[in-house]
Amino acid sequence: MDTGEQILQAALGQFSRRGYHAVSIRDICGEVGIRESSLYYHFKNKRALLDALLGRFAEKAGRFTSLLDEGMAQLTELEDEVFLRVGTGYVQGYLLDPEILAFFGMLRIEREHDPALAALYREWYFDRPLQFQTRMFARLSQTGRFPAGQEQRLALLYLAPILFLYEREFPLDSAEARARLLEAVRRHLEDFLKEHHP
Amino acid sequence: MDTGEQILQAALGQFSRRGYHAVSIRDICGEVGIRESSLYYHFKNKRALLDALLGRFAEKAGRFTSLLDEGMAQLTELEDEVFLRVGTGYVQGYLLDPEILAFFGMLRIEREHDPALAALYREWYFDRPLQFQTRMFARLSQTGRFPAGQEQRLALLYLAPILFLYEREFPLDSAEARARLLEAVRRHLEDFLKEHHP
Amino acid sequence: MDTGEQILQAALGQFSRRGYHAVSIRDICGEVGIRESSLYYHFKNKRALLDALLGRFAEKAGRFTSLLDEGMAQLTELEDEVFLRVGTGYVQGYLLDPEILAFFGMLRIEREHDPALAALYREWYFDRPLQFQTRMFARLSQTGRFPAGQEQRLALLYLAPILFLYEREFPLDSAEARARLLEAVRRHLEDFLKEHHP
Amino acid sequence: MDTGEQILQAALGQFSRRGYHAVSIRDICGEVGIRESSLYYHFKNKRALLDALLGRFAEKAGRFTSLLDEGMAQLTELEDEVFLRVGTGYVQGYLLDPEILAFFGMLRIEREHDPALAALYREWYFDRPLQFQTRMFARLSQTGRFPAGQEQRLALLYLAPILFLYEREFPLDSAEARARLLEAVRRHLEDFLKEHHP
DNA sequence: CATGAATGAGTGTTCATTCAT
DNA sequence: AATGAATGAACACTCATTCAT
Repeated sequence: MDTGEQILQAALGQFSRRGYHAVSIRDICGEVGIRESSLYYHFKNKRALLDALLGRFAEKAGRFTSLLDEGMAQLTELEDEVFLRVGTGYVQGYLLDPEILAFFGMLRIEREHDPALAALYREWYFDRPLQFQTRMFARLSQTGRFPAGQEQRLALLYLAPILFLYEREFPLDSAEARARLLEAVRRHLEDFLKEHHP
Repeated sequence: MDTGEQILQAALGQFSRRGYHAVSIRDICGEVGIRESSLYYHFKNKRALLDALLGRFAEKAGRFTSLLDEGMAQLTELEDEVFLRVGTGYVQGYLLDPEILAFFGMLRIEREHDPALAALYREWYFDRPLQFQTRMFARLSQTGRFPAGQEQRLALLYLAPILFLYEREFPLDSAEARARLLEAVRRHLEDFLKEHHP
Repeated sequence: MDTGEQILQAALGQFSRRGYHAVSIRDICGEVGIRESSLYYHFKNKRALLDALLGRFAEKAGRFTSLLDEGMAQLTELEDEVFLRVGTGYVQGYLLDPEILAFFGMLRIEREHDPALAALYREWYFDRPLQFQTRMFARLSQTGRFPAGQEQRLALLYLAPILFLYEREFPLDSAEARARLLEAVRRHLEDFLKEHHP
Repeated sequence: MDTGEQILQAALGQFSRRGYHAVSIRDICGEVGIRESSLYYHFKNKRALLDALLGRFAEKAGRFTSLLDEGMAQLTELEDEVFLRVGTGYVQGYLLDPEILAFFGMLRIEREHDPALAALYREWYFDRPLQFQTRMFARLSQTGRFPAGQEQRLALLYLAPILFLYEREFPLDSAEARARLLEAVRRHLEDFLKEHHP
């Protein structure tokens, strides 16, 4: 891994744990094992580090959601088993993905300082997932598994508890917290299915 | 208003917007209109400012919740009208209260740096409201308005969307954002009632 | 004891232990139990505290030495017993007197900053004792106990080891150190007598 | 001379004149001609300056004393001429060496604040020289030049007056003071020899 | 590619002092 | 006599950044 990449990894790790402002160039360089002045060969300034990371985030999150979209397109019938797998997959493969977790951790802090980051956070944390779930339930209403005309409402009732349970366990740095979260999410999904049996 | 109080107000405002670490003593004193050295006449150090604010928060939040408890004790029958008023009251009188809003803003940022603050945030933002709503639905199941044995689930489905809508509108500094939030919350509450008509 | 006196006592204690510069007005007032601003009713500024203490010191040291002079005037014959008692009395009653110890402790530090204090230190720590001992040995040479014409030399050989042993035990805050010092001084005095038996 | 060395020299000079605590980073940087922040490139913090100086002191003092030991080992007979040269050499080459003078000046002030420095001062100012002189007189008693069995006493009578005269002339910044000191020391040494002619 | 060396701006904090009350 | 409130200057130290090598 070349130095630039090492720097980015270190920066992401530290930004996500302690926030952009609380992390110093010294901290990052200390982890990488280079001098502070050397960092400026790879990045124009501290802000450029953040920007590079934000670019990666958008790309990674985009990849994940288009993957979801493709998956949804192939669905024709939904068994409950699949429904559960999709829901926990969202948590395990996205919300708990170390890099995504780090990105949101960073954004959650930094959105206070920067409207652009606030917009980014809202888009990828609230709006896009909500839109996806809405489309999802629209699709599922065609199979008869969920009632039609209530897609937005269903998406909210589906998603909000997941994020509630997710945020409540912050910071998710212990395996116990993660297990607790997954268990609570699974229960929520099962209850959700029970409430909406056709 | 005496200087100590002015300092606390300024500190709360800035901490909530940018976080404890990102705010300097200079920033606070600049807003109050005193020199930095003068602040140290009123508070031992920067941390003492935070502690004083945390004390206030716990007190204020405690007052609000015990008020809610008293209110609940007096309920005998629940008309939908009252249910709506209680829900929007929680948002308007608590979540949107400028001081509470500021406190949670501050905690939301600082919990990343301080486990004690993380615990405080979880307690007052997630756990206590959830417990209260659980008790509420237990009480309402006695009146027959809501099914028995599902209090926890009901509380989650009731509360999570409210916080989802609330956080999505951050920072709530414009009247439009607040109106948008209240409208969305009201819609959620009405839907909630419809779904659970006895 | 009135407040002014309390302040002086506290100041002397702290100056002697930690030096004038290292002691803050806060420290002194904290010990006395008054506010910093109150101190300025009693003393013009911090330096005035030092000056007041220096005045006392000169007075006290002067009293002690004129006492010694009177004592010497009454001596007609010197038994070794008396010689020993005078020597240990100089250490116990003067060098180890808590106030004198404090004064010299303070002067030893502060003389670096202030030529006047350097002069004061030299006068009372080196020159006056040396002069006194010189007069003493001049007197004793009349009794035949010590040889004539060597008063200065005798005074130096008598005094220097005492101060050597004294300073070597700094800081003299434990009873053990004081006992160790007195024992070493007594041995020096006995040897001194033996070397100069007539 | 590189910047780090310049900083150390300036620090030693100022510490010795005014004591570690009374000297600010600003003072040192002002003398060197760099900004305060630059100092931190060379030294971790203010204490690190002191530690570096203490290390040098121990090394230099150690070098000097082992030199003395070697010199003593080669002595077979002692002529008075040599005795005088050794004594004045101790004053001129050690006590008056600018760096040693500065080190002791610093230690003399700071030992009040720091037990570790107090121990260092006692060791190199009192104990080691006393031990060396004791060994010296033990060696000389074999040549018959000094009586046996009184080495400790002789060392004290030899050394204490030197230190007495030395300290009395503080601060030794004028050539006159140094000359006065050397003259007084020479007189002491000559008297010492006279008193102990075999 | 990397570093040694430097810097200006800023950090929280302590200090002796003033002055109206 | 004493204090509440304030202040300018100083303190040790950190920061992101620059630039010649």
